Amino acid sequence: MRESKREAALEAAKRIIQRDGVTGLSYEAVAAEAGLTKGGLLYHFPSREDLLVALHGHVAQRWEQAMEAEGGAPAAELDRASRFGAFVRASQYPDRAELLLMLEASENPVNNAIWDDIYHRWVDPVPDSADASAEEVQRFIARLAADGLWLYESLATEHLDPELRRKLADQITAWGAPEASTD
Amino acid sequence: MRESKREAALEAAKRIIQRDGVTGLSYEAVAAEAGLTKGGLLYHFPSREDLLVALHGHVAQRWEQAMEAEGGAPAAELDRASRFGAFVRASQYPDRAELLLMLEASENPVNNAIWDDIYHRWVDPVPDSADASAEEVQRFIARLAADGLWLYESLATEHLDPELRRKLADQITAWGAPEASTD
DNA sequence: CAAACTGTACCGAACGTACGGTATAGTTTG
DNA sequence: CAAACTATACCGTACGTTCGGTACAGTTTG
Repeated sequence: MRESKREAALEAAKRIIQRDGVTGLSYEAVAAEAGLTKGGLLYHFPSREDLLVALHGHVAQRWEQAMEAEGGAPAAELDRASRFGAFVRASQYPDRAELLLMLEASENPVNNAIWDDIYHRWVDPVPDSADASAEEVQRFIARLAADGLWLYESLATEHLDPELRRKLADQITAWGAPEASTD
Repeated sequence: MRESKREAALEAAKRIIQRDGVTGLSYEAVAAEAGLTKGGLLYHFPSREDLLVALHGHVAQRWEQAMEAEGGAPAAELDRASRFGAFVRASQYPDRAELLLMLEASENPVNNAIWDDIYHRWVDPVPDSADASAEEVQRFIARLAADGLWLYESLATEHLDPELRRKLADQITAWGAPEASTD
C-alpha cells in the first residue's frame, strides 16, 4: 500500500464531481469514496484548493490521453488532419467532470492554463478576423461543431445513437480538413 | 403600491451566479445584492431549491426573449430558416449564467424541462440515425456549431473579434439552411 | 364609521449542521 | 527509519432554515 492512495483519491474526486458537481467535493466525501480517512487526504492535499488544482491536472491529463489514443500518437507527432480527427473522435465521449472543471477553471488563471495548454496542442489557433480565409473559417466552425457535439453529449439526458454520432464525427472531421493540405 | 423585490432578487441571483457560480448563491449574498434581508428573501423563496427553480425559469425566459428579439417574432411564427438564424445570432452573445444553470439542470428533471421546452421550440429535433439524410446531418452539425460558438464565448477569457464572430454566425446559418435563403 | 381582522411583504435574530482546517498521537509498510 | 497513512477530537465560520415580530393595505363587521 506504500506509494499512495493519492491516485485513488483523485479518481474518487472525479467520480464525486461527475455525480454531485464541484459543490459535492468535500474532504469527507472523497475520503469515504476513496477508502481513506480525512487525515490521510489532508496529508496529500493540505487545502481544498490543492485538491482541486491536482484534480484539474489529473482529469485534463486523462482527456489528452484519450485524444492520443484516438490519434495513435501525441499531438506533436500528428499532422493537422489526423490531429483534428483525433480531437473530433474524442469529442464523442465526453466526461461530465471535464465540463464542470473547465467551467470552474475559466475563472481561475492557474487552472485555466492547464486546459489551455492541451487545447493549444490539439486545435488550430483562432484565425485573425482580418485575413481569415474561407477555409480557415470553415475549419474553425468544424472545431466549434466538435465542441458542440461534446457539449451535447455532456448535457443531454439521452445520448445520441452511436451510428448517428459516428456519422456526425466523420462529417465534422471532413469539414475540418478541406483538401489534404497538411502543415 | 408597494413594490415586490422578488424580481430584483432574481436579477441579483443571476448576477451572483455570473460572478461566483452556483456555489456562490447564498441567501445572504442575494439579499445583499438585491437590497433586502435574508428574512425577506425567505418569504419569497422558502428554500434554496425554490430559489434555484425560480431562477432557472427567469434566466431561461430571458434567453428565449433574446432569440425572439433576434428573430423579430416568437418561434412559432418563424419559418425554419429564420428560426435557426435567430438561434445562431443569439448564440453569439452567451450568458455565463445560462451555461452554469443548464449544467446544473442536467441532473434535475424539473429544471431540465424548463430549458428543454425552449430548445424544442427553437431547434429541429435530433434526426433519426437510420434515415438521416445528408442534409439533416448537415443541419444538425450547424446547430452543434452554434452551440460550440456559444460555449466558446462563454468560456474563453478573450472574446472573439466581433467581425470574425459575425462571419462565423453567417456561415453557420448558411449551413443550417441549405437550399433556402430567407433573409 | 370605526374597530377588528386578514393577507402580503418584509425584518432581524437565532439555531443546527456541514465543512474546511488544525492538532496530535498512534500504526502500518517499504 | 520515514513516508504514508489511521483515528479522534476540536475550532470557527458559512450557510440553510426556523421563528417571532413589524408595517401596512384591504376587507369585514358591530
